Amino acid sequence: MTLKTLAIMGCLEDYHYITGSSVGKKLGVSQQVSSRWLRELEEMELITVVTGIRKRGIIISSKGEDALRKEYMDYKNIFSKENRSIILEGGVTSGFGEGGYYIYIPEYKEQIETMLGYTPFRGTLNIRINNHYTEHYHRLLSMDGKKLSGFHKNGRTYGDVKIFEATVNEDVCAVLIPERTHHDRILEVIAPFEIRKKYNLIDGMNVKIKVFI
Amino acid sequence: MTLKTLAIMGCLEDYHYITGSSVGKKLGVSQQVSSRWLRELEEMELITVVTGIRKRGIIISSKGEDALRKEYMDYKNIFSKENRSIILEGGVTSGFGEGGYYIYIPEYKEQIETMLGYTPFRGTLNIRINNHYTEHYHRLLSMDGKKLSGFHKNGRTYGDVKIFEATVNEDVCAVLIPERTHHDRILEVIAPFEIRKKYNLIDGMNVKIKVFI
DNA sequence: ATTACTATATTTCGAGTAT
DNA sequence: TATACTCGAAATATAGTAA
Repeated sequence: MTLKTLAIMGCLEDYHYITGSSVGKKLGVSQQVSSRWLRELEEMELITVVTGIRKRGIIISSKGEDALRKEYMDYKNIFSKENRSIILEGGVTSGFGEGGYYIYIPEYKEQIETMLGYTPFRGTLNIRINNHYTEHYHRLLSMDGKKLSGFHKNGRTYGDVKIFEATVNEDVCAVLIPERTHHDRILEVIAPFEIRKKYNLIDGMNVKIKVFI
Repeated sequence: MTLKTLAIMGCLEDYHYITGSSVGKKLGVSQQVSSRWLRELEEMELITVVTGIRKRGIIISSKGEDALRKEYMDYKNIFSKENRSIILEGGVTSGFGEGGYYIYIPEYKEQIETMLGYTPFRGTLNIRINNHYTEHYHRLLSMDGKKLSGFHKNGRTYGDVKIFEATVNEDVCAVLIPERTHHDRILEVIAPFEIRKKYNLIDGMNVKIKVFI
């Protein structure tokens, strides 16, 4: 609520000099409370504060913008239910994304096989989402999908992972999204075949994925 | 928050039979609390509840839908206002940045004139982006803009250059960003007039640029 | 199985006030 | 003038449990 108010006041675009009591007035709380809320937003790294002599310059960080955008996407999804799929486009990229190892871990792999009804090829295709599809990507992040349940093993925690059925060039595949992703705009795609080989993909080539939601 | 969750669960379209604990689980609170919240929503006439034997059928009222839509519009305004420009601030600096020579090269100059509709002053203003605006700078780097096409000449390769329309103190100008920049945080600004002279700028003085994306 | 009351625990608020 | 601390008051959450 506070963050949204700051955004409406223009803190997404640029630094704004804002006092605790002015935000408090807008939010209907006291100066003490709104000052504390601002401090908490700063501790959560949702805003960046530049301390001046008498005023504080406040700007919403990219993490804060993500949080707002997530909220925005929730509402957008609510009011546009008709779209059953989200299309994403991006360039093939090498190396593991944050979660490229899922299909190597038996506990995940079994769940994947049960959900999708096939054994995925042992390797994921990583796609760096194009700028034009950023909004689609964020919309996808905000969707509820089927979920691979997390677990503990060898003292490590493996979190929940969302899984969406999808297609590449009409071929069935699936997209994996860790619940607590860093939003690094890398999409992990798995399929019952080796996508890279079937379409002779090399790094940088563009691929379109249609994700069913 | 509760109302939004109900909407996501589908209560906008039709009655859904929902228990306090299922909503509580989604919201991360106890059954007692979410049951109370549902009651409060009903008292506020934001939802309509049909009491059954074991479950309650819940649908969001038109008053509730209005409330959600108002929230949606807040976010929509935030992002449709914000997404059109990026503000950058930095100190005027002398010497050529990596690409300060563009407007001296006829092949680029012609394209610039066609795209902007004016003849730029023969000289660029270089701005060293302040630390506080690093994030904005990187955001700009990642944007797709209009593009000056690269070419070959005298055995040399001249790369693509992105160009963005912008303003300095409400005066029209433009920002040039080579596709393969070293990201040295120097912004190259051109305008139909001599910016330095018009604003009596000397090295180190701060300038704010509003870039349209 | 679900709702909701009661008692208790926890969190949050804001006036007063120092910095 | 603005921020932020202290502390009693008020609001809110949860466990246990009755309906």
